[in-house]
Amino acid sequence: MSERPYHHGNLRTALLAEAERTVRERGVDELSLRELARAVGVSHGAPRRHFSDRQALLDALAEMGFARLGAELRSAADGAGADFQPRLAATAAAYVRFATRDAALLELMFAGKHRAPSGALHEAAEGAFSVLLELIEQGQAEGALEPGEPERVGLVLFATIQGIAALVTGGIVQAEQLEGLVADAIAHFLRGSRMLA
Amino acid sequence: MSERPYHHGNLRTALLAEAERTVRERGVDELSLRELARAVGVSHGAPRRHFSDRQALLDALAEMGFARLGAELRSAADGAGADFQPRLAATAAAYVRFATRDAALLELMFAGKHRAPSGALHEAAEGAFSVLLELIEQGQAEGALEPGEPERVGLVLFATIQGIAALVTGGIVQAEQLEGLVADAIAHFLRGSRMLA
DNA sequence: CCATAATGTAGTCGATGACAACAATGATGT
DNA sequence: ACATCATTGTTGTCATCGACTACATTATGG
Repeated sequence: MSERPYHHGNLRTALLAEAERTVRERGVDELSLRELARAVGVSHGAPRRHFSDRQALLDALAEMGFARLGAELRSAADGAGADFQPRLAATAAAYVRFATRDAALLELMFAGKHRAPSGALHEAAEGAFSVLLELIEQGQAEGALEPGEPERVGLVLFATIQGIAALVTGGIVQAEQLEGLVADAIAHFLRGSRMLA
Repeated sequence: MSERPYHHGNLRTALLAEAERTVRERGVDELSLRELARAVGVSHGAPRRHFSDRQALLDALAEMGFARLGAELRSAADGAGADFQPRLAATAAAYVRFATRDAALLELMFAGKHRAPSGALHEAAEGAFSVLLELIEQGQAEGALEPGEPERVGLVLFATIQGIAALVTGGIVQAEQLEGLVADAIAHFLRGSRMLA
């Protein structure tokens, strides 16, 4: 039979994978270290060797989340050709897709109440945002967006997309309206961004 | 001495008040029914007479939150004169103020995972949003906003404000940038909203 | 003024996160 | 090879929590 060796081999990874699943399906609140340990077939004290804390596990999840988000955004942007507007649309769509599919995880990433300043987490977040910044820079280069610090220009757009996602996951608007709403927001944003001169 | 009568008199109210305080200062996760009971000077089983569930307490908190948010929004709007733009600015500022000051409470209100469809909660939410809808309608009447269903027109704006608040409470942007960011967003929104014809 | 509902209390149960003491395994240096 | 030591898991314990029950006290109104 499947003789489980005393050492699991990659408990940390297994725990994170199972945790991500649970968070997606049942939310962060339902995530229990002991249940996690059971699911992976290990004793209730084992996870402690890899995560000193429940919060540490959550932080690691958030970090993974940023990495995945960054990858998905970049993949969406790169798959949408070279022109600014389609790239923007595709990236926004990818963000919203992530935000609705992994709502609880996203909440975790933005939770702000992370343990230490945790350089790793911060770096992962930077990596994800860099995709957006590059996009903004392209828009500015093409004259579709007003000039200025990309961060400042992009923040409003990012906030809008994030807000729309929040409205959907909060049940304020139906999921069916999502696409249209995002399209509206982007169009709106571009109309308001065209340099006036 | 302060002879506590067997009956507290208004336990429900006291619990809610103390709970709101705790949520604001330490977050929803830290809210414990038992600790709440201790803080109010009552046995650990007492809260159950007023809230069948921890979630029921949270739902009640959310309902209170919507009521207060609605009141603050209306007060801000009414205090800003009759013209659309100042009213919009004041209302947005009030929203962001609430969202940053009571971030955990707002999260609770939007949590979506509320017990029953809970008519009371829904009504409270409607009441808060009605302030925003009226504002949009005024903007449309004055020609500052494109015509159409107020809900649809206002959703993007609301999402943006909500998103900005989320960025601040998530620590993505500093609190000092808040005001400027909101002003930017509103200006941006108005520029993009002017009827094209 | 009494019956009954409303409100609080006390005790218990199962689950959880954190912790400590101990056991098995893997790595390293000689 | 092999002894030593760091990793990684296990088992047991503790305080706390939410939910539930049986019981006590107070309020109400017929």
